[in-house]
Amino acid sequence: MSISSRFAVGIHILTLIELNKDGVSSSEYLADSVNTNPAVIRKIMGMLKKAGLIEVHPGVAGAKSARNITDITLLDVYKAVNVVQDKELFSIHGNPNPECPVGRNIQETILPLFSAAQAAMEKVLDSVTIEDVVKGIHDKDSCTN
Amino acid sequence: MSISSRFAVGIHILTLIELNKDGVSSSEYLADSVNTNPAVIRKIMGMLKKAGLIEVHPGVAGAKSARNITDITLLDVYKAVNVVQDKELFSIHGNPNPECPVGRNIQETILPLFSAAQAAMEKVLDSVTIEDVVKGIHDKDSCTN
DNA sequence: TTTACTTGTAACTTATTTAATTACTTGTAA
DNA sequence: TTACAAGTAATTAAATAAGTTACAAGTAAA
Repeated sequence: MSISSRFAVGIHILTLIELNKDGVSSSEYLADSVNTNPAVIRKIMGMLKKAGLIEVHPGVAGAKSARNITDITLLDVYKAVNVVQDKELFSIHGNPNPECPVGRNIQETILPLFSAAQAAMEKVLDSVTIEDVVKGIHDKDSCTN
Repeated sequence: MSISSRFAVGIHILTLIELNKDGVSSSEYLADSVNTNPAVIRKIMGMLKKAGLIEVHPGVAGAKSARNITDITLLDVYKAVNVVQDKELFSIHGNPNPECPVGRNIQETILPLFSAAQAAMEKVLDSVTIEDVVKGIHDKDSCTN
């Protein structure tokens, strides 16, 4: 199991929009960097737009960031692209046997534990901004390899 | 996306083995509580056995815990049932364009961030034992509903 | 008001994964 | 040797992911 790469692609898109802020970031341009189909990019752009992270307009080429990138965290992107539902990172088997003490109580016993684990993960995502990623790209790309 | 319920079922199995420690926990018995097929249980039992969490023997009915349940954490179960690979909770799109600074560096920039988020989640799982779950079941089942 | 270009979207395909099911073998103990 | 359980492989069905194609709808400039 793995969380959809929509999340990583969403981060890629926002990062590239920032680095290309003086140019036009069309779905084709972004798709060329991500190396996928423009329609895939447009679908994800739609999600980012709906979440208020970018501005895009039908008919007019290019996306712009809708917020300062210091205010966009990875958690914002993660939620925008809808890769994991609330409290559903872990799935719990349905219909356990209610005649057994374990079957009867396992779901509500486990759920808060799973939710806590998911929350810890999301908290880390919330501590990183797109600006951090932009800086990371910059650092790596300017090093003396 | 959701992490396979094999994990929740693994926890269910270990918990029930404990509560039924004086009885015989055969795959059929466990399957009846989980409400699934005995073959599914046997497959997961095989993983738990391989990880040294339970003792099962071909031909002889019933599984027993191989360790004290205070020493089995949810992380042990999670790793045993192989639901998430190391550093692969989040998938990253392959083959980004190396001619673009973002495409060229996005993977190694994002990977440590994703790994840190995954690690935080796993740390929470490591802080909960099967004994905690057993107690949780007990508390819920003995309350005055 | 055309023309050229882009976003928005729907339909379809392919591949992968999950979980359940069936059926069989191997092994154990009474 | 009989009965029963674990181990395991093959198959199915459902869900999801990602890519692809095609086209409608919107915008701006010629």
